[in-house]
Amino acid sequence: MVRKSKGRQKVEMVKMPNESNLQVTFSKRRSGLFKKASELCTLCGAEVALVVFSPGKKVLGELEAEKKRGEELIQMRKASQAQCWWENPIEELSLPQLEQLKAALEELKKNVAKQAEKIMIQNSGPPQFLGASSSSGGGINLPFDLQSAGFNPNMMPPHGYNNPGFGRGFY
Amino acid sequence: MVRKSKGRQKVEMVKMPNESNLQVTFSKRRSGLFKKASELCTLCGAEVALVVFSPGKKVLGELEAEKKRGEELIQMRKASQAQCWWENPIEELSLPQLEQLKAALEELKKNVAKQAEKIMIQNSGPPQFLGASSSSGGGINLPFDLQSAGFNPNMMPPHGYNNPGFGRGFY
DNA sequence: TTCGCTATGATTAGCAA
DNA sequence: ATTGCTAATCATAGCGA
Repeated sequence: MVRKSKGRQKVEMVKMPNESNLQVTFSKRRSGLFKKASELCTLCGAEVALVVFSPGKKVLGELEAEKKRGEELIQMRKASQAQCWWENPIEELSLPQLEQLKAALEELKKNVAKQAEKIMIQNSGPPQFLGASSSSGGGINLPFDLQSAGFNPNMMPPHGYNNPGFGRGFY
Repeated sequence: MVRKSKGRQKVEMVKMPNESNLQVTFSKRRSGLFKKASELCTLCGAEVALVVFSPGKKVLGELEAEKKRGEELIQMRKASQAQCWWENPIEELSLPQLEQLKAALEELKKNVAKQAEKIMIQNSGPPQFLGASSSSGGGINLPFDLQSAGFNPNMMPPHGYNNPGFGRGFY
C-alpha cells in the first residue's frame, strides 16, 4: 500500500513562500481561529471580538470603501483649499491672484458704502416697531425666552459619546 | 505504575459549570487563541484584530470606565431634563410648577415691552452709521465678506470621518 | 477556489504544585 | 493566577479531486 500523504508536517513560523499554499493555509487557519474564539465564548462566557483581513492585495470591500472615502476627503480638502487661495499669506499669491483680490476688495468697498446709505435712509423715515420681529425670531422650539425671564436652564453642552458595544460573541 | 492523569478528555460545548476549572480553561485557551492569531499573521501576512474580555464579574478597567461614564451621562441627562421641566406638556406640570411658569411669563412680557420701548427711543435719536459695525462683525478670520464681493467660495460642510485603523498584528 | 482524506504535530483537560 | 506533566483529542499540512 502506497503512502498517500506524509501527514501533517511541521512548518517554520515565517511567511509562507508559496502563494497558493498560503491561500489554502489562510483559509483553513482562519476558520480554525474563529472556531477557537467561538469555543472560548461558549465554554467560558468570555466576550471576544475578532476581525481578520485577507492577506491578498485585493483588500476587502469595506476596507477598500474606507480607503476610497479617505482619498475622496483628501481630494475635497485640496479642492476647497484651492478655492480659498485668498486665505493664504499675501506674499504667496501670484500676480493674477493679487489683481483679482484687489478688484474684489474694491467691489466690497462699494457694497459697504451702499449698505450704509440704505440704513441711513431707513433711519430717517417714520419710526417702526422692529423689536417684535427681530427678537421673537430667535427661538424655534420655545415661544418665549426663559433666560431673560430669570430662569437658569443651565443646559448641558452637547457631548459626543460612542459606545463601541462589544457584544457577546465573535465577529 | 499508577496513571497520574486520564489525559485530555472531551468537553461538551456548553458553559463550564465548575468555576475554578473555567478560570483555568479560560486562561489556557485565551493564550492559545492569541498564539493562533499571531501565527495567522506571520504565516499568511493577514491583518488580525482580537480583543478578549475576561468572563468574571470584575470587568476590565477600560470597560468599567466606559460603563461608569455611560451612567454618568444618564444621570446628567436626567438632571438636565429635571431642570427643563417647563418643556413638558402643560398637563404634566404640578401646581407649583404652573405658578412659577406663570410668574416667568409675566416677567418675560415686561422685558419684551421694555426692549421695544428702548428700540423706539434709539430710532428717534440722531442717525448713526450702523452699517459698518453690524455688517463687518460677521466674519472672524476674513477681514472682508467675499460672498458679497461676488466670490463663490463654496466651502465644504464639515464632515465627520473616523478611521478605525486596524494595524497589522493582533491585540 | 473549496472539499475530503490521513498521518502527524499541536493543543489542552485533568491533576498537582 | 500560572506552571508542568501526561495522555487524549483536536487541528491541519500535504495531497488529490
